[in-house]
Amino acid sequence: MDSMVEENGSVVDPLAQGSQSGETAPNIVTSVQSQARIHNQQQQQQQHSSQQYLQLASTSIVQLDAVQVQSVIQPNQQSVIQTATNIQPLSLSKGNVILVKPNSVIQTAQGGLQTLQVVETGSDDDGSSEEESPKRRRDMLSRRPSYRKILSELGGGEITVIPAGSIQLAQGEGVPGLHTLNMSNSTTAGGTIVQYAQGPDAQFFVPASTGPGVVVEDAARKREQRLMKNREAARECRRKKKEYIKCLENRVSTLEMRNQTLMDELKSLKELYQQKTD
DNA sequence: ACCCAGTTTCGTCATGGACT
DNA sequence: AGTCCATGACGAAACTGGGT
Repeated sequence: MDSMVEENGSVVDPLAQGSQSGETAPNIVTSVQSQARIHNQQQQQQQHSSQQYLQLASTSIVQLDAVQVQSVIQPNQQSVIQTATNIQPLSLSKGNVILVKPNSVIQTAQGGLQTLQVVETGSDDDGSSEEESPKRRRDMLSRRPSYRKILSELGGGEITVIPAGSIQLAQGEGVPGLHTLNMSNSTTAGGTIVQYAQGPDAQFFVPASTGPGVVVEDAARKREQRLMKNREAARECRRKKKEYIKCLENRVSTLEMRNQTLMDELKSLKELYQQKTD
């Protein structure tokens, strides 16, 4: 149906030596054209040694260089592929192609998982279509406000421009981490007090009475970018984690079925043996 | 309908490893 | 040493299901 992979023209049923998965119907990948550029992205150095993620359009059975891969097709088109042996590096013959979609995983059974990066050639899945369920959209709208919004509500969402004037910096009192600026030319009776957080990057725009308005706009922008990147990274990390867990769960169910099959086989063989000895 | 405890999701921070 | 990235940890907000 969806993706099929064939290496060197040979089509192998990966489940031939394993148990047939009952809940999911693996596909035999029959043709690989290589548009996907796959390369080793990184070695995870945690308990699972390294990890490889290959994103496929759907899942199937894949054989690469005599390595049999078991895969499970997920209803949501996210795929999980597990190899029976550890392959490093994973490579495709020239001219082969794996059609890919995001959110799939290839995992080797030996714990040698590696991340594969795929260059998308298709038109779909530009990310905007990713899980655009009503729930998802609602979540995005109703979730805890971002730091930007919080900042905005605190009155600091926009660049704070302080009229030129004398500014007094009182440090070490009041809320830890905050500085108090007392402005002598304030129009209010008690004088204006501005506080800003003293973070590594957190600063705001304070036009100097002399010279250009220095500030940290740059640092703030960098911080914005850093947070944005980290936000994206966290999302991706969680997605991978979910995928990995799903992969493990699939593996568990596969092994359970395999175990059951072997138990049944053993039982029937025992019975056969018993009949012959009687 | 309301409350509440447990769960899920998300953004941010801290940190370690890889890379330059 | 500095930068970047991935990820665990944490807290906050939203969601969920059960009890009243």
